[in-house]
Amino acid sequence: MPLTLYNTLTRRKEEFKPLTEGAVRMYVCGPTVYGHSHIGHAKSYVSFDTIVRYLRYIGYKVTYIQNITDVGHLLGETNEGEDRLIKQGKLEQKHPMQIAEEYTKSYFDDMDTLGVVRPDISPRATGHITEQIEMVKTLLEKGFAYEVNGSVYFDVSKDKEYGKLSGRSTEEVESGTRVDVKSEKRHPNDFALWKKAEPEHIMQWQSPWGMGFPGWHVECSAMSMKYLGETFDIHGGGMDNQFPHHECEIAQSECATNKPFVRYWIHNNLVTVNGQKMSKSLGNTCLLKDLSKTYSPYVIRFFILQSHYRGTLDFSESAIGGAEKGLERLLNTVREVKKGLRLAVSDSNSHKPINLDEYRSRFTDAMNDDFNTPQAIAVLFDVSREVNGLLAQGQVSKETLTSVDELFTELGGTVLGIIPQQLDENHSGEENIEHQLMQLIIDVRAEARTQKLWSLSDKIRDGLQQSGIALEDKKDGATTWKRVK
RNA sequence: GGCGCCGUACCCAAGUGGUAAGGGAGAGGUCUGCAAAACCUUUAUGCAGCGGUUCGAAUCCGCUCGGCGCCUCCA
Repeated sequence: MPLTLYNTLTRRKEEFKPLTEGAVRMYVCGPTVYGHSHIGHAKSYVSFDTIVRYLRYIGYKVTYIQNITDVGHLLGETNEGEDRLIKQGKLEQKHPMQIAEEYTKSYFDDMDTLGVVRPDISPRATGHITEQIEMVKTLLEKGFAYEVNGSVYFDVSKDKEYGKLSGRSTEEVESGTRVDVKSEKRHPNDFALWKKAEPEHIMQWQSPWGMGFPGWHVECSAMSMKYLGETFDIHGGGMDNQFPHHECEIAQSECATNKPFVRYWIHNNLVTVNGQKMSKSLGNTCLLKDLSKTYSPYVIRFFILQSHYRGTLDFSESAIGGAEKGLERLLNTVREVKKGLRLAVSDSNSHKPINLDEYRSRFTDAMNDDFNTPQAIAVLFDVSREVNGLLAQGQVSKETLTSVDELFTELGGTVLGIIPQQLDENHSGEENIEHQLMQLIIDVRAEARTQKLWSLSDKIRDGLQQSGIALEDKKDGATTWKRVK
């Protein structure tokens, strides 16, 4: 099955064919850095990260660009709204650039924790003012924009195709838009390319139209085309950005170049919390820094990838708790496989083979079908069940274990990022003091058990449980330990 | 008001024309001093409801009910 993906532009699943054979040029709208990242950011960027990882896994050379918005993203009505970073700066009594710096770092910290592979380029809007001005000049020259009192607006009426992404006609948009009587725009749906800055506005640059700052939409067009060319393969972002942000990007880009802007538009759906939309105004945002106090980043990733990127993800304690147990089940198998690899002395004569190629192809079929990660994960659980069964019967050879380990590392680790490279094993780092102490405790308890001092051995086990360490007595008499929450 | 999405077991969640994946929770069993883990068995004659198309529908069409999103800041 060839790779197919749902293209918002055509509202269909389409076979993916990049412009250049073997290479993919991809752009995803990054965060506006004025606050810490929340579970919604995680869903978005983990989803796109998994897409990038998978594209690379199947052999594409991917150039992945994700911007950092540090200027021009206004609150509320485009004309009156305050710049988010300036507002946050006033709140924290810091320069907007300091806000940008701090929250950019915070964003990357959170994403690194989640195992999100860094984009190849993370361009900042403030670092590309020249490119944005050039684009606005082009649009003015071609007659798609007009200047009013030091600000430049895109003239939506000049673009016949405006609305093709979100499926709205300009009339429809107009009827639903609050009309600002004081607006200097010719039409309510025209949008700002360049805004005149009042003298007290901290973020402003010299332009042909006087001191000002770029509109929010223009940064993505200018920066994506600078690094990926006038037409590129994939543009992604959250569904909430489909309109107006992406619609405006298409309009200004295609009018400026007279070429198709993007071939495949991918939009990921949003996170709800207990069935309700998560938003700043409702105050139910769930910050990653808080969430990761309770859950491992792998659990968060697993939780996200267990639902499809185009579906909403409902966050609740019970849902992520269930995910935590599910992932633990998968990781248990991986641990057992690694342990079996270390202990297996020679190949058993009675071992049963596993058809790993079939699992592999089921996995890629799932991923090729619009990145169906829930189904891909289900395949890993199927592998897990079969392997567990064979391990329990001792019917698995070292070669098979090696292949199974590779499969988990590749599909669960490299592609999905839900299986850690270094599993927390009691055999790793045998030189460290923690391991030595644990071994001592286990030995003492074993002695107690030999003497059938059950209350003493249970006291040790219960005590360790309280401290977040679980003991498991295996059939062969050995006792293993692992951390639990 | 306009545009769009969704409704699958106790919960989460795939499947979009060929007879219901996977995970959690529950029940029974194997193993164990007891646990835990693991394994086996089990839990939707049915996919919001009602009609229609079809040899055949959760899947396509129509209507009804219910939930949600965008249009205004958000990934």
